[in-house]
Formats: sequence, C-alpha cells, structure tokens
Amino acid sequence: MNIKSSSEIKKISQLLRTISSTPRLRILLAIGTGEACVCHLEAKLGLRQAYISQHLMDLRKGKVLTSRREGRFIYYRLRDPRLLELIQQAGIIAGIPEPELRDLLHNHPLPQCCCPHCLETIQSSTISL
Amino acid sequence: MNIKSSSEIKKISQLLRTISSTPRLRILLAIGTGEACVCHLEAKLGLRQAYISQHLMDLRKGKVLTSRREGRFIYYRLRDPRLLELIQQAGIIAGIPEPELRDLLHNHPLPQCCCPHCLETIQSSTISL
DNA sequence: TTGTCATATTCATAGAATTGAATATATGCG
DNA sequence: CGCATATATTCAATTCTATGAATATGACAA
Repeated sequence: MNIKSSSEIKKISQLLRTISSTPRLRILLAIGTGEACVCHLEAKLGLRQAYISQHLMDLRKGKVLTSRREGRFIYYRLRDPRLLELIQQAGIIAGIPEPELRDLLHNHPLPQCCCPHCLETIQSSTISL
Repeated sequence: MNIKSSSEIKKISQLLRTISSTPRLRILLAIGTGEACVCHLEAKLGLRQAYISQHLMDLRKGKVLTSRREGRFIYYRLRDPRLLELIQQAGIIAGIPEPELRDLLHNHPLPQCCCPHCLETIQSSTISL
C-alpha cells in the first residue's frame, strides 16, 4: 500500500517537475488555452528554436502537450487546460498579487511569425493599422 | 514587462520545484492538514532523520512549511493548506484515479512516536485496543 | 531531385539537486 | 555541569538537469 502510493506520488512528482522549469512554464503560459507553433514561441519568448524544441519534447514526453502537424508547421496545445488553473493556483500560493497573476495568465496576442495562422491575422489586423 | 513576468515566473517555478521531489511530496502529504514532528515523519515514511531534516529545511526555505517548537520537539505545518488542493489537482491532471488520489490525500493515522502528542494518542487509543 | 524552411534530435558539458555519512546544536533533566 | 534526546548542518560523491552547438529529419516547392 505504501509501495502503491509511491508509484502515484512519482506521477505527481513527474508532472510537477516537468512544468516547473522556467522556460517550460513560459512556454505553457504562452500557449495558454490556444495553440502555438514553434516559430510563435520563438518570436514570443525570444529563445532559440532548438532550445524551444527540446523543451517541447520534454513537455510532450511528460504528457503535458499534444501536437498536431499542419503542413510544415506543428501546433502545440495543452493536453489538459486545467494545467493553467494549476499554475494559477501555484501563483496564488507563491504569493503573487492578483494583477500580476492575471497578466501572466492572460493570453497576450501572439507576435507575428511566418505560419499561416499569423498571415491570416496580419491580413485582418492590417485594417486597423 | 517581460522582465517583470520573468520574476513572477521564477516564483512559481521555485514553488513547483520545491514540492516536486518525491520525498518532499511524501512529507507534505504525511503532514496534510495537521502537524508533524520529525519523529512522526521518520516513523511514517521510513526515512532517516537527517534525510528528513534536510528536506524539511528545503521546504522551509521554499516558504512551504512553518515550524513551531514545543520543548524538544519541532512541529511542522503547511504554511498554506491550499497546497494540498494543488497537489490534488496535479494528481487529477496526472491521471491518477479518484480512489487512489483520495487515499493519498486522506490523512492516515500517524504512527506512534516519542512525542507528547503521540503519547496522548496512545492513552486515548489504548482503550479501543 | 535539389533546395529551403520548420522542427527535431544528438551530443558534450557545466551546473544543480540528491543522497549518505558524519557531526553539530539545542533543549531538558538530574 | 554532564548526559540524553530531537533536530539541524556540513561535506563529499554521485546522479540529474539545463543549455549550447551542431546536425538531422520531414514537408513542400520548383
């Protein structure tokens, strides 16, 4: 029974460990409730491509992200959106004030990149410029 | 603004990292909503005293636990009981079935140790033996 | 097929976390 | 004081993790 618990604890431990690294947290928050390709994340986070891919791989191995290919682009999404609530709860417990926390979790508009989704966005947002 | 977020993310990262290690998770779950001294934890988890103290120190440094001295004994308690909800949420997301999870979080009776609290417990539970 | 672009993988290494063993501190008692 | 008990600290060794650099794969276009 303690042996069994131990295996469950390992699962929790692994999930928490997977999401606890700073670059991975940033990636998760950048994806938010939506979807993002690597070039999105590259543009938004200012990190090199290979570096992001490495962490995306960790997150996929840890069952945190799912991926979907669309032509040359691969879109990542949270496997379970409740993960954002988890991160929010962690922020609350860590004593981060409400406004900062909201800001962290709020999906800021993704910066433009080369993917089809962004090209669409450019076309619709160009009007308001 | 990204620089500011970064500092908030570090806080979340650190909290998650602190609680993500297997022995520390076990300690947190063993303490639960109550209080425990080192000898409790020693008895319950089957780990050596110095080892437990090391992790307790990490947890205190990470602002996760508070401690209170009572004579020769030091009692540890979660600084924020919502941490248990966080762990529970992590368990849910990690795909742990409800019964196992409830079992993990349920405060099993602490095994007897040498501290005053246990001595009291012995006296009251001896009746039912 | 060749080239190009988006993304993935491999490898080496520096740095951090984990753990064990030994020892230190602090409290209370006689 | 001197001893016993509960807990803390230090140190060294091993084992993980993070990161950078280089390279590979896979899809599309010409």
